[in-house]
Amino acid sequence: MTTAQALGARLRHLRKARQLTLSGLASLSGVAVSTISKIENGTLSPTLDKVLRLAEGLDLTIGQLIGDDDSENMSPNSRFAPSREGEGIVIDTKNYVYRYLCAELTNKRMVPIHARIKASSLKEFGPLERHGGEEFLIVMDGEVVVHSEFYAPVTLGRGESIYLDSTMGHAYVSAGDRDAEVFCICTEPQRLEKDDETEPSQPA
Amino acid sequence: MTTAQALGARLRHLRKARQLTLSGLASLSGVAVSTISKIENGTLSPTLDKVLRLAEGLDLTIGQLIGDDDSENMSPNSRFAPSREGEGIVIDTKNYVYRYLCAELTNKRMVPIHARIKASSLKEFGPLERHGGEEFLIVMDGEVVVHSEFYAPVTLGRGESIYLDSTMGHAYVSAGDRDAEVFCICTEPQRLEKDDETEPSQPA
DNA sequence: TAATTTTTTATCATATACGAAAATATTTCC
DNA sequence: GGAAATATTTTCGTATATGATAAAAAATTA
Repeated sequence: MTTAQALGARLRHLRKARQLTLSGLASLSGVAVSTISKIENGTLSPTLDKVLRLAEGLDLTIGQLIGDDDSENMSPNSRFAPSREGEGIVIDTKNYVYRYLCAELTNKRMVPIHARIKASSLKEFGPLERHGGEEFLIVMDGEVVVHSEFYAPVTLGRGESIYLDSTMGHAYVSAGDRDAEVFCICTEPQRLEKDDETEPSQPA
Repeated sequence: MTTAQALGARLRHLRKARQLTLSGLASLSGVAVSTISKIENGTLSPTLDKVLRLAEGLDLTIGQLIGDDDSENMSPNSRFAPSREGEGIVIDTKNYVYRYLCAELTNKRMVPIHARIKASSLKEFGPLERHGGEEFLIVMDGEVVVHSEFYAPVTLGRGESIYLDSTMGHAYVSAGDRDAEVFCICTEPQRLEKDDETEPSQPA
């Protein structure tokens, strides 16, 4: 089922649930009857403008209308996972050596990661990272400078920690002469992007 | 300012914040460079299809992209809370000395706690604890024996960690002759259970 | 400065979204 | 059943969204 068809089915259901006719929704939203009909039948890919009007007519957010709200988190099937020194799935990137801990547990509400911070300056690090959710970082060894989009840099030593909103741009860099070691616990899995997109140097 | 112009400004800001060029976002989203340019300049009212692709390329929900999704405002942007050695709300119990970190941030999805483990045997600890959610424990200093309802005891040293379902009975005790120091990150247990809409969110 | 590369905007042909009205389908009422 | 009313789909002309490419602007070098 295409996106347009899914949206159409959803829109029709929402309209019917309110016992609205096409013309009823048309007058509520300002979108023509024929257009709504085509959207519901998936024969037309509406402009954002029309979708917003329909959402307003139905008294919904666009996220509710197109079903883009984050789905339910299901309870985990797992219960117990110790993680030893050196265990875990290792991913080596330019700035960090990640070790995803307890990877054998699926559906966790938190994603614990051990990381060694290779970058030692923001310049070397490159653009700030950002992703969904929140994260909590604990410095195990060395010194870490936390750069972020809206705050002055903060330096953390061993045993110190920071909680931050991951949607804000952020970067961790090592402050001392050696790489810092940290634990980072995220509320949402990081995108792995193993496909490509690291270097957009080639034209399409 | 029209809707299209507002979206354009927003899109440009989000793209720039990620240090992306038009062609960079084009390759991430699959939308043509010229189209993105026109959207950003408000000279075009994009189809939903393109907006969804752009949101995906920026790793955002459509609500976040167009700024019309109050469900996404639950965790306000750009929150940030470093926690220094010795800071936090201290609670002294029989088995642990808790220090609740980053207490100034409310409505966190995770609750980070520093703890000193006073108990040194299960007998001394008493009955296993259990509560909602999940937790992740990192040993900062000393040795910790993890007792649990369904598993044999596990001993963890500095830098080692464990993830477990908090609803299973569990107890942490110090193994060495001195108290162990740990960080424990718990998921927020009291998440409200997906109410129907029609309930206004309470302002801070 | 000019030359080069990168990034953004303008042009234009094509595809398609849009709405008014006609055609069809469905329900309501007698 | 048939007629009327209502609801939905189709038709079709117009407006415009889209992307390839050209042009312009901006950034980067030499």
